Amino acid sequence: MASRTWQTVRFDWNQARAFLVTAEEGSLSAAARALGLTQPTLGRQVAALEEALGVTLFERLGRSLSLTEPGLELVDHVKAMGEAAGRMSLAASGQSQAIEGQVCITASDLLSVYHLPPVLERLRCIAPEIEVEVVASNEIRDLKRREADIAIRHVRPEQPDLIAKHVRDTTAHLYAAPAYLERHGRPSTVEDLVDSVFVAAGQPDRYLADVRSSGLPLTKANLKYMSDSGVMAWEMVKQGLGMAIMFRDVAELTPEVENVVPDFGTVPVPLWLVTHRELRTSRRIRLVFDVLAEALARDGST
Amino acid sequence: MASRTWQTVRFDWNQARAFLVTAEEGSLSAAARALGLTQPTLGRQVAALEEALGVTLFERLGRSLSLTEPGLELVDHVKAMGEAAGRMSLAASGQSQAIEGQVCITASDLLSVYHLPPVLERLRCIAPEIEVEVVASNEIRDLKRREADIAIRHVRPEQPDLIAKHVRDTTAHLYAAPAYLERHGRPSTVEDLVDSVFVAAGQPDRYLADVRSSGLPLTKANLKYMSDSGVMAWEMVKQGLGMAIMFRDVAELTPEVENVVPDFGTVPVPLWLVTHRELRTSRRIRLVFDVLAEALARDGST
DNA sequence: CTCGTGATATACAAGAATGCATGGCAAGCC
DNA sequence: GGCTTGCCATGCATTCTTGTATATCACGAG
Repeated sequence: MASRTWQTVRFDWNQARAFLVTAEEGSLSAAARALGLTQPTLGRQVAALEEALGVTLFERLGRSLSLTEPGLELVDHVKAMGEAAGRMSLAASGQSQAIEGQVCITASDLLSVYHLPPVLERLRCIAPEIEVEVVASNEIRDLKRREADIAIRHVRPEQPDLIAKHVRDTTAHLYAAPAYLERHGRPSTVEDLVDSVFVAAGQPDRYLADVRSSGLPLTKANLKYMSDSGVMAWEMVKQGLGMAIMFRDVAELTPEVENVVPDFGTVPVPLWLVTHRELRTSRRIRLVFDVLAEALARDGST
Repeated sequence: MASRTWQTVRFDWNQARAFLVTAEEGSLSAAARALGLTQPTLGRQVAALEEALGVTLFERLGRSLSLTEPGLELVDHVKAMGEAAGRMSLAASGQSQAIEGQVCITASDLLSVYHLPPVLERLRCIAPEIEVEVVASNEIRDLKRREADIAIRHVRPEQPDLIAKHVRDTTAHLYAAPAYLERHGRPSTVEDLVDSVFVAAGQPDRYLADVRSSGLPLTKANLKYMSDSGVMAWEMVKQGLGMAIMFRDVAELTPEVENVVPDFGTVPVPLWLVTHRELRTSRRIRLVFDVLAEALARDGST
């Protein structure tokens, strides 16, 4: 094949990568952090690309850089490169038949803290070469962008690229610590809750909407404590600051709390295990997925 | 932005490039030649990519490598990367406002040899910083793959991505050297040509088809000499080996030949200047394009 | 069968890219 | 205004990559 054929791809692709991440992140320093490199390196790579292409990509105005007009023309193409690179990386992980290597699991912090440790130990017995990274976060990670390999969710994902397994269902009930109940009284019906103190996890407004759809007559006035961390919120409940709705299996692992208004039954909460379609073919991720599925399902039957 | 967002593009993109070119070229050595690198370098880059992805891309069986099944799955994605890279490179050349740098022109060898030298000298006077590379080849180069920046053609290109300027028309006539005419007689009508000796350029079959569509009653028996090089073919005519159809302006620069059967007029032959749409915005290429257009048009009027 | 060609793998030296440290600068905040 | 913070640019030591030369191997021709 004629060597001129490859004239167009002869430029340094890592410099293109530097350009892409810098443009998306908005600064060389941020791009360096994102790529695990240093700011001088990124600066030099971008400068070298500008030199090679004969195009000024960024306007240096003191603190921050902004794309020039020619840079704007090019950034779409390099984005396309990046998307192809992402698909390639994803497919590669799927093709990897190695049993050792990293697997990244994401779950809410509560799920992580209360359910994952025993599962991970079990996984370690089965496949000690697998390194597990747990992203315990309540923000939903994008599996398509490979922000995690496996996600544990309470909702069924809609995207067709994702495959999901319905592991089991749990239920949510009302719980409080004895210290709280002695101070505020022991409610026996839902109507008794109008003056109660609740601990909310996540966004207050969203929490309120969820709670009311399950039949509790709460208002913003009831939410005295809140945290984006579910573990933190639950800790506040344990220490008697307020009541909360909690999954039954988590509450049963928490001797400090007791069930309140036992005849209040909320909607069942499903547990979904989600991964990307491409990753099904990976032995490593498939193994973790199956172990998680089996362990979490059994966990709920206890 | 979360750093995990870029997890998928953290791998070495130059290694992806090595993978792409190796897969397309079929060997590390060929890929090294294509990229202007060396075979050990390509070998190490591919090996490092296999290591990083945890996937064996090529099967080493002695002399040549072949893609493994996982490699086949990945090669499409890296091809997409390469195509995006090509588009980026093309767009970058278009955005480049630098007047210095390379411009690659392709034309048939005859056109190159007979018309280009004075034009290039004129170009050098106007813009001495431009480096011109002439690909004198009768194979049609793919402008979309950037195998050249500007092409001089005798046919109007069809692709919408290309822009073409009709520079001028010339005509083709019959020519031979006196030595030939003295040996074979001086034909006065088209019918006298049935036993004549012709020199063909390019593919014999295609040449014959073109020639017969212009009204000459030739058969394969008339084509005694042929060459893929138009210059070589014309040289044979000059030395009296046979007759040929030739563009008028080329023949007029060749005192060794004379016009035969002057009342035989073939169809006019157009001259098109072609470039890629993306390259219109490049000052450098635009300049070369305009100088070529002006010089070639004037050339024909003499 | 031997040899030639063209391929991949390896050893070592030269070169280039990287990281660290620093300096300078602009913007936001007491 | 002075201070802090976060950014980009540059000098220097180090690491890593690349290229050269060479060994080895497979296939095909004579």
